[in-house]
Amino acid sequence: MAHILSGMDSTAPQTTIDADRSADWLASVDLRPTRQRMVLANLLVGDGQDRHVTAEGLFEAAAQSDEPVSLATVYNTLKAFCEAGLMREITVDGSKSYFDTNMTDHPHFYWEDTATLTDAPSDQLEIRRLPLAPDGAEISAVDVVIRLRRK
Amino acid sequence: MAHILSGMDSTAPQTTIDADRSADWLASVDLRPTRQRMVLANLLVGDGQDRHVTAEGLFEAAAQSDEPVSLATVYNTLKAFCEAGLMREITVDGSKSYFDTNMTDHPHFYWEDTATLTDAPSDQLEIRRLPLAPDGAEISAVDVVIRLRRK
DNA sequence: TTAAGTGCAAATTATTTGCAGTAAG
DNA sequence: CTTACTGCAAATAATTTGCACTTAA
Repeated sequence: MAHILSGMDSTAPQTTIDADRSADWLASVDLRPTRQRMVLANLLVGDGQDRHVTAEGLFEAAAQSDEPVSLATVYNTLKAFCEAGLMREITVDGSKSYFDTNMTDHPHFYWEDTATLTDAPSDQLEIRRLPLAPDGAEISAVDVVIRLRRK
Repeated sequence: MAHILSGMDSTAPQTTIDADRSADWLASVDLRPTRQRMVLANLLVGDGQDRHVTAEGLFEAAAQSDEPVSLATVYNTLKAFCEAGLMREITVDGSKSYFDTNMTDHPHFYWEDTATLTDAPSDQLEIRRLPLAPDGAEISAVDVVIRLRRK
C-alpha cells in the first residue's frame, strides 16, 4: 500500500507506517500527541521519509485517509511543528508556503510545471565562496533553490 | 535631494533623476510611456540604481511624490515590467513579492529584521558544483538568498 | 480539573480582475 | 479613432484569528 503523500525522492524507501515514529517525533519536542497531530505526523514522517507539503496538500491527504483534520488545524499544526523545530518553512513561489520535514541544511529542486518541491542532494552542492555579511549583520541561513523546467 | 525609494546598496551612487533613462527603459521593450509608467519607471530606474521594491512600497513612494498611481496599476505595471523582461520577481518570504530591476543572475541579501531585499555582490559567490538536474528536467534558474540577522 | 488543542466561520493580507472611463499612437 | 491603459471596487487565494467546545495530562 503506497503512502498517500507521494514523495518525489529518487531513492525507493520503506513504506511501512510507524506510529511510534510519529509519537516519538512529537514527544521529542514536548508536543501533545493529539489525534490530529498524530494523523498529520503519520502523513509527514510515518514512513521515515522526508516530505515537502503545502497546507492544502496535507489537508487533502488527511481528508483522503479516514482521519480528517480541519484546514485551520493543519495550518496551526504546521506552524506549531515549525516553531518546535520539527519542520522548516520554505518559500519558493509567491503564493503558497511549503513545509519540509528535512531540517538539515540542503538545497531544493523546485519543479516549475507541477509547483512541487523536492530535496536536491546536498553533497552535490559545493559553495566555495559566499558574499560576507555586511557590517552589523550575520548570516542566518543560505537558501538555494534550483528551479527545474521539464524538457 | 534624496530619492524617495532609498536603496540599501553600499556604494553611494548618483542621485540625478533622468527621465530619458526611464523613457528609454520603457521604449527598449515597446511599452507605452504613459504617465503612470513614467512615474514608476522614474522611481525604479530614474537614477540608474537597481532597486528591490514591493508593490505596496512602490505605491507609497508614488503617493509621496506628487504623482500618485493606483495600487492596482502598480501591481499591473510591475507584472507588465516583469513580462517585458525589465524586472524580475523574487520570492523570499511567504507574504509579499519583491521586484528587482537588476536582471543579471545574482544572489540576494534578505534582511530579516526589516524584511528588505538587497543585492549581494555576485562576484563574491562561487558555486563549484551544483546538483545536476534529474532526468527529463533542466535547470532554469538557481536562486540564492542569504538571510541576514542583525547582530 | 485545567490549560492546551480543535473547528468553524469571520477577518486579514496580498494580489487579481471586471468593467467603464481615459489617453496614447 | 481604436486599442491599450487606468482606477475603482469587487473577487480571489492563502493564511490567521476569535471564540465556544473538547481533550490530554
